[in-house]
Amino acid sequence: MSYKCINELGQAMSENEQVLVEGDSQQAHEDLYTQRLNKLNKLVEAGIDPYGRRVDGITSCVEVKALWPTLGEGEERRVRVAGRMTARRIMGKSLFANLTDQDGVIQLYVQKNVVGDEAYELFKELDLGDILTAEGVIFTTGTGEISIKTENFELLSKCLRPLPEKWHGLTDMEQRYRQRYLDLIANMEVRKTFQLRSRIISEIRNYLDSRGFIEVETPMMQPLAGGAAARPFKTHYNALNSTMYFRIATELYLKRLIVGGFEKVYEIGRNFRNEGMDRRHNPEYTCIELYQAYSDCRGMMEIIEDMICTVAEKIFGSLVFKRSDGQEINLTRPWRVVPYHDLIREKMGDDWMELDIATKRAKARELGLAITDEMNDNEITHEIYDKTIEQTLIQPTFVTRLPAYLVPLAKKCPDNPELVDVYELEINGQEISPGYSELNDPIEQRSRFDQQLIGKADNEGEVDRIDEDFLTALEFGMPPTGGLGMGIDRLVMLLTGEPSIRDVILFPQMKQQS
RNA sequence: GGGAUGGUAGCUCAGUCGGUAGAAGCACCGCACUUUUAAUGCGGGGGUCCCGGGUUCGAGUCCCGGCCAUCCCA
Repeated sequence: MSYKCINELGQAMSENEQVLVEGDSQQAHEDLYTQRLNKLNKLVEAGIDPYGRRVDGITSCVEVKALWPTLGEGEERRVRVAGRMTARRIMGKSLFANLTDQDGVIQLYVQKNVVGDEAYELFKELDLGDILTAEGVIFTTGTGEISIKTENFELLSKCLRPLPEKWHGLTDMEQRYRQRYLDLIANMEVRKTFQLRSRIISEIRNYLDSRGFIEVETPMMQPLAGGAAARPFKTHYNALNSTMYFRIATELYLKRLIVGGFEKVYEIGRNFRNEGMDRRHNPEYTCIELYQAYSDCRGMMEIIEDMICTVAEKIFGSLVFKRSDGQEINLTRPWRVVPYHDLIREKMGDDWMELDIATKRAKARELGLAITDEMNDNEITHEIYDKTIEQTLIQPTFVTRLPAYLVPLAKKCPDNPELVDVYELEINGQEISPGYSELNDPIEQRSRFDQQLIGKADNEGEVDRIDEDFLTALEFGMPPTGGLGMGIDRLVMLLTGEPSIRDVILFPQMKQQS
């Protein structure tokens, strides 16, 4: 006896409930996964492959919607669409379903008398998340929604697990990062962010390729990790029975190529730094470095300013960007250029450089900075820059003429050997790009490396070695060269308004769950 | 490394003073419904309350330890 029969007979509620419990008792032991697995098995038994094959002639949801206004009165346009079913509204003998593809959503209208009884029952058996293809004529519903009057459809892939909630999406940050595919299914704007990231990188390539740069690839695993001050990841290469390091920069190899005769090279790729992770740092991050022979720091400033503005205008049609907190960043040229020590004087007073170390230490501590007694003049000054000034440089600013000790790979300023001829581009309170007049004097390079290594050992007691082959390369002669680097992730953060680096990296590093 | 906050159904979240876990929304199952769109109406099922200890007659809740995450700081 079915529930319906009892209902019609107007039986007592208690009996009614009892039958209901019996009728649903099987469901009680099936979780959502098992329910779907059973549906899949039923399909297989009915001779339907729940994992279909290639589909040709697909029109995208966005294209379908663009097509509608171009159709004449009464003109019928038949299309095939494919995507994931993300919503469904069953209304007896007809139903509506939302089909989501990469860039959009289209509504399917499925009527029992059009597709036939059997197919209609099959459609009702499908689950949210199933991937299907459907064919039919474009029309608009009474409420004006452009839809497809479905004539036939085919299941292409069964979805065995329930989708995240349709209204709130997936909000749990941990799950969004660990199962990014779910984030991408549930949150359309996340797809947009990563599509933008791809376009930004693509436009950078266009910009450089059209200006005579060639893209090159240099080793990710290196016997010495040079070109920056950072702790590398270490691994072992069995065939060579030797320790290798993941690169922390591409600089030393790209300069070898300038020595070798290439005049404009660039590389876009991952660097790896075995250091902390936070809102701005992921251990593997994407960087561009480029080098141009016969250029210098100022040449690099022109390139980076023009490149960022060109890319921004091409993709976003604007040079004004909003942060998530509403703060505006205006990339309109020309960008501010200011020497490092001018910024220090602005903050600490004109006489800062003349103060003795005890006074400097005291004044820095007044700012709440953690200044140890071991720190020297330079280190105290840089701590002030790092912790109090850099974050205030929201609008694009080239900070120039940095202290030489900070940058061992750059040429000194002709008028002051304490300073190097470099820029650091700050936007949105963080360093987006450094650029140098590259040091091409092998003798000075060796002594700068030596100075940098004094007293330095990592926490495993290993002292960095000098990259002798790089120095040998310089001894063959490198033309005067300008070079720059840029953190792609940070640029994407800036242009998309994402506040965390983990929202512009598809699979940010996560600790393994135990 | 330090501090704050969090981890409850597939998802989004409630959970009071320690007393059987919530008439929650979405999703799911059943019935009705051929222009809906967070469809609707009626009915139903679903829980390792992150893990391990402790206090207690009794712990999602209190205490200790751990894991993972988010934010802030170093």
